[in-house]
Amino acid sequence: MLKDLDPLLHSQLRLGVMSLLITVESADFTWLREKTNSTAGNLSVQLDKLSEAGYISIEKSFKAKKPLTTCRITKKGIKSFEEYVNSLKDYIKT
Amino acid sequence: MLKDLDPLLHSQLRLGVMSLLITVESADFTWLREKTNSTAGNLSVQLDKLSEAGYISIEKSFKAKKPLTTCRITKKGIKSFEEYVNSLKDYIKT
DNA sequence: ACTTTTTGGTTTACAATATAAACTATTTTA
DNA sequence: TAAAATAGTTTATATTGTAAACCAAAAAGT
Repeated sequence: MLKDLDPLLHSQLRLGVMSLLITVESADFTWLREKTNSTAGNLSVQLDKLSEAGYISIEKSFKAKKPLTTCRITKKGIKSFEEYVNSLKDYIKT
Repeated sequence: MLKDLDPLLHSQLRLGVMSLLITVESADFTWLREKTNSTAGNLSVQLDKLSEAGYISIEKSFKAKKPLTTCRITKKGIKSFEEYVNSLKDYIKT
């Protein structure tokens, strides 16, 4: 029987964000927006969801007098991502 | 840049159906329902969507006087599934 | 100096999607 | 022959995703 897929990760944009964050120490909002090719509004909402689930941490500061939103994947996020990938493998092994 | 994921396939139930259909010559409604652990209503709707997209073919007949819905993946379905899996790999390679 | 544009976002409203509940028709069983 | 099981479909609702509208500050143009 196929395992359920974590609905929080089974979303193109949130998965993309997690996929990017797992490869870097941290990433700011603008970089994530460019890499995922998403709109700011959508990214903002999805980052909040990941943050509320404890999958990422978000730190807001200012750099050169402009707001700077920095994101990091958490341990919980890494674990959930790995579990998701494992479950997904059953779906895509051809 | 991450590629877009075919929204028709990026759904747990539809992906599960396609994943199952790619391994067999054909499958009936009840078998798909059991394997995907889905409700009949949901499965019915999602099969229709896959069928309308031309990813599967649906044949309705009767066996032992009971309705029998038989599904098969199409060439287009196989191609789309493979493209989806390829795009997805960029998201999950850790 | 002040108006326009750009940057870096958030909030909100709407559209799309997934899902379950309700329903239909036939068949089997008690 | 009434009840329950089989094999689904249709419809209504809840959830989700997404974009449009908005906000504040800074930079750039005139």
